Amino acid sequence: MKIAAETVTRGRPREFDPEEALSAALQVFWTRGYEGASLAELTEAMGITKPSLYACFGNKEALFHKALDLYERDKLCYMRSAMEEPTARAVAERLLRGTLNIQTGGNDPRACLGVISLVACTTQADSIKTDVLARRASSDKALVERLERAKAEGDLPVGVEPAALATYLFAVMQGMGVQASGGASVEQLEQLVETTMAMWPTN
Amino acid sequence: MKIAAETVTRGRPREFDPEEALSAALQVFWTRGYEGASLAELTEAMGITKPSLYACFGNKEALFHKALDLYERDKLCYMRSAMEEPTARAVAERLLRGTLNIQTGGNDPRACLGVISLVACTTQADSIKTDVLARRASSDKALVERLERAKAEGDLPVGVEPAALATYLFAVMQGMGVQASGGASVEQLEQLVETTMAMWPTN
DNA sequence: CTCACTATATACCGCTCGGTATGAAAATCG
DNA sequence: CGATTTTCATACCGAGCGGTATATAGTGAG
Repeated sequence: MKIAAETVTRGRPREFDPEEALSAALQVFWTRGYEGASLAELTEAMGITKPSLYACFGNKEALFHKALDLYERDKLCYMRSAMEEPTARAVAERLLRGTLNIQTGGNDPRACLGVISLVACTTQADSIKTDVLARRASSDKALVERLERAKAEGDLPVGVEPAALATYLFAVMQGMGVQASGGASVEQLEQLVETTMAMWPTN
Repeated sequence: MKIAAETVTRGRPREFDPEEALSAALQVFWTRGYEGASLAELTEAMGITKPSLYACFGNKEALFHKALDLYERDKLCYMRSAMEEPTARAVAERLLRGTLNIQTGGNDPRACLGVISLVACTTQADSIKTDVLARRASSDKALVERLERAKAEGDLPVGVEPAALATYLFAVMQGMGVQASGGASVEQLEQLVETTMAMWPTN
């Protein structure tokens, strides 16, 4: 029950901000993928040495999970807020535009970190793949539930299955990430959003 | 001008079939990606030793390009034949079903080799990424031209841009690959094809 | 058979990887 | 002031990477 004891500083204080360092690590993982990001590149971007990294974050794998937390918290918050849109069509558009925003926010377009991790990690993908899949299953569940509500409200055509529509929407978002990784321009990605919305069923 | 001289066998003959070995290498690259496939795993799957690999195929990078050739020749032939369908809608459906077939053909669903290579290769992606992008640009060009013909024939609604529609279709196919990599079932992928076709504009 | 030539098998190379042992530096507590 | 505790900097570790040198084995030509 000694919670306040953690605030007492004893010994030499660390010279870096863990949140800033984690944010820098996230950028490296996002551009290189989990296996493609080397400890040398990570520590250089974070501005710390390897022992500091291991003392503060555990190891490379634990660092990645924490970076994934940060990514979900900072970059994927639009997913939750999109569910609050009044119509299914508005939900879809917010999802697509949110995806577009995070993919074109940096210097050059890149896919979602989850997509990169999922497709790229092959050798020791065990823990990473499981983590990413669990997070995505959670997002998928939320979208399906939102679309089921939409269907109950008569917001979707009768023939459309909410689960199938959710899978379709995620596929488009992930495909947009692949296009972004392949060097597609911002204009092309915006056009992709508009084309998808033009395809959306009108009830 | 001594072409026939190549048929003369001199020295010890090789004990393996290069095409079979290349096919085995393709499987490894397809599951592991370019950087994730190690020489040890490649040589074991190919049933040859490293010096034989280097003598026959050059190096790992050259082997990958040859494997990509084989992949395009064997697995992506449906792309060319899909263009011969009479209507744009039929072209799209053939493309989607062809993608579904190659992704669910093996033991477990996996994304297109091009997608894997594009998203995964980050460190020395130079030659590999360029190669994959060039091949994809060629496919994209063919599809755009086919859809332009469809538009000229009145086979598409007036508001639909062929280039945008092609980008959209590729995005869905690539998204399907990501879903496959993420452990989606064959039924889910089939449902994705049907949902996409249900979205297709009716003229 | 000998020679020229090519493929095989083994051992090895330099390098980078993720991770760590060690010792010095910097802070608080008594 | 020591004593203690924690962080930082450097050098290092074993393992695996892509790639190769070397020597041996198997073939056709003369």
